[in-house]
Formats: sequence, C-alpha cells, structure tokens
Amino acid sequence: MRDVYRALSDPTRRAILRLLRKRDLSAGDIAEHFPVAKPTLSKHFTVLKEADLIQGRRNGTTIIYSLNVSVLEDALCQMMDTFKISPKSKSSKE
Amino acid sequence: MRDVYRALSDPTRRAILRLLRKRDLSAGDIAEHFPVAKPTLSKHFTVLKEADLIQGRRNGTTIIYSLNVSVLEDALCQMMDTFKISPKSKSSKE
DNA sequence: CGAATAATTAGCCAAATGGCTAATTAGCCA
DNA sequence: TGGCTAATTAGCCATTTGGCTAATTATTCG
Repeated sequence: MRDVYRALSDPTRRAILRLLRKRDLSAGDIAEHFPVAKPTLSKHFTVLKEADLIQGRRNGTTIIYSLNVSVLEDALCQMMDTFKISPKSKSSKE
Repeated sequence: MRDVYRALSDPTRRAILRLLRKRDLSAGDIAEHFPVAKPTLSKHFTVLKEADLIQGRRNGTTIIYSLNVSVLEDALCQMMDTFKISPKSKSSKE
C-alpha cells in the first residue's frame, strides 16, 4: 500500500491511471497526452509498476500499458477501510 | 484535492489521521505515538491543515487537533469517482 | 512580573523527487 | 547486416521533503 500512496501522490501519474481506465495504451500514446519528455514518463511507469497499478507487455517495438483494475479497486477499498469513520465517539468540535 | 493526495502520501501523516479518527488529541498526545521530534510533527500538522483534513483549536497552552471528518470522507469519495472503473470497454489483457 | 510548559517558527541538512539530454536496448524490415 | 522506431536506462540538476536543534511565541500560574 505504501507504494500505492506514493504512486497516487503525483498528478501526472494519476492522469496516466485515468487514461488507462478507458483503454490500454502504448507508452508513446500516453506520452502524447503530457508535456513531459518520454524518459520522464518512463520513470512514472516504473513507479506505477512498483505499486502494481499497471503492467506493460511488449508488442513489437512498442510496449502496451494496461491498468491493473482489481489492484486499484482493492487499494481504494483499503483506503476506505483505513480512514472511513467508524461511528465510535461523538463528533469532535462544539 | 492536490493537497489531500500530498497529505496522504506520508505514512506518519496517515497514522495521525487514524489516531484522530478515534478522538481529538493535543499535539503533545500525538507526539507520544511517534519517534520523531515535535517540530517535525508540527510540520506534518501544517500539511494536514493545508489539505483541510484536520484543524487545531487552542485550549490553554495546548492545541487540540481534530479530524475534519466530512472533508476526509468527501476526499475518499472523490478518489473513488476519479479512479473507480466505469464498465466501458472490455477488460484489457488477453 | 517571572518561571514553566506547550507548541510553533527559523534555519539547516541529507535524501528523494521529477525533470531533462544523451546513450543504450529491443524489435522490425529491407 | 544496417537502419529505423519505440522505449528504457544512465547520469545530471534543481526543488521538495522529512528530519533535526535552537530560538521564539503563547499561555498559565505563583
């Protein structure tokens, strides 16, 4: 989970995830959506892979990235579990 | 939201939020749970306040921090909205 | 007021982060 | 094989981050 939080902390990486939500895309396709150099994006891919949020498969000279849907869903659910409010004590202020 | 992601990216700050989920606590009370110096925690409080996830109120010489429950809930819901899978295209791999 | 306590701000430092260009790897095809 | 394209790795740099100690602020109380 640590890696997931880290992965989500950067706006470019969040945008990559949103793109991949719709369809698989090659590294080059993704690059067209961002004003940063390709090697910079490669680093972002690495971070996202470390969090297991995406995976790449080679297709000829290109690499196709796809979202690991269930991993993302599980991570979101776990965040809910971690932070969502248990109706324990009364509300705080006032 | 940018600030929320940033706030959540650090494990100490996440732990602070979990603590405040149960009850309000003074800065000193919170400090007892962590092996870091008080000024370091003060910085974390600042980051959490910038994300509007917590607020502090003074009570004599101490400052009591409380979780902004609805802000956290809204943030989590928005993350769900942002990332949860719309049943658009078919699954990706294979 | 003066001392004590709680917390923050100021200022410093090492490590991590996100960006870039140049060089390298990997696969395709003539 | 040689050349082309796609992408990553290597290496560099500036900024941010999370940590610390010392100094400052705020409040209470004798």
